[in-house]
Amino acid sequence: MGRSPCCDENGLKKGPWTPEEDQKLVQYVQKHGHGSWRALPRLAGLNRCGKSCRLRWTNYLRPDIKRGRFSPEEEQIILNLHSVLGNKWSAIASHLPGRTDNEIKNFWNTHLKKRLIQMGFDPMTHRPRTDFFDALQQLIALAKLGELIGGRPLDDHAARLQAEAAQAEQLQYLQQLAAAAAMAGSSGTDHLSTINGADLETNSLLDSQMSSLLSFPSPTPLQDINGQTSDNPLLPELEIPCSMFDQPISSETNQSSNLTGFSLGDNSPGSPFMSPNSPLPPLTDVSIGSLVGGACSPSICGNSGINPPSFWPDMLFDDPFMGDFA
DNA sequence: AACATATGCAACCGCGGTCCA
DNA sequence: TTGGACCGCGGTTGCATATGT
Repeated sequence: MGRSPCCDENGLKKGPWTPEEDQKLVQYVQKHGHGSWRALPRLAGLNRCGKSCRLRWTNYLRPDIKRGRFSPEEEQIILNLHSVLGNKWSAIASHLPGRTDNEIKNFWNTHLKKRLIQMGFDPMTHRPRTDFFDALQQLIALAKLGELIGGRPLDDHAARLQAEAAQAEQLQYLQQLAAAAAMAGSSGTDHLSTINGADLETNSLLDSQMSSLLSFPSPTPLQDINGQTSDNPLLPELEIPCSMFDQPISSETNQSSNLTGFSLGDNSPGSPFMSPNSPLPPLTDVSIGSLVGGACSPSICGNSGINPPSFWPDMLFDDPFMGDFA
């Protein structure tokens, strides 16, 4: 069906509103209500289209509009609602009195979306991004394909790739925990530097992991955590910087944890930082909260969509090089 | 100090839904 | 039932300001 263009007719004014135009619009709406937006500009003596007037009123001039920075509580509400509703800005705005859909949309696009991406989350699904690991799985498949084509025995290397993919996913998981801790423990832009710092260090580790994966076939003997070579190799010990977190994680700072005491680099069973040849405990909200020094509340961690890497248990228990812990 | 680049946000655009003659 | 008029929504743009070099 036909629709007449709204604003490109009759040389109607576009662009920023002047204080005089604002005053005319406010005075008219306060006196008569807006009624028909189509007719309003003419009645109010404005050389604007009705759509522009409606937008100006609803997004800027309405008396009940709340301006200024979003509070941490409002941020959390937006994150939670967006994870359920998606880009339904008007629906989200209905839960935030005084905030407009346009304002929330802008805040999302300029702040929250970027922050989720930095934290390694998909901003649409609120789930950890999997593209990196998809690439690794493809690499593993290619390695196995290469073996088929070239008749070259690559089982060891393919297994190592798979193990290192798991280790890389552990890193991403830690990055998300660190970011969640920073987000829960501070507000505004303060935590961004913390997250960015974690990103830099973790991404460089991920990069080095990827470089190692790409340098196949491996010319060096595989070593276990004690530096010993083995036909049934364990992964080399991986140093995880404590500076990823607001405070160092150790058994001392984790006294309230329902896990056994652990520290970064701890390879004992029960430690979330152990090498992938050890079984993993299920991480609960409480343990995640403890993991990050108590800064991450169970509700926030739960709402942030943080989950332990999806393929940890299967991969760790099924892989022939990981031993049989079942 | 000057320029380049990044960021934030108000405003615009176009589409889909609803109302009503 | 049809189609024009209007409203509301989500995506995008463009400009002003902030920040970096």
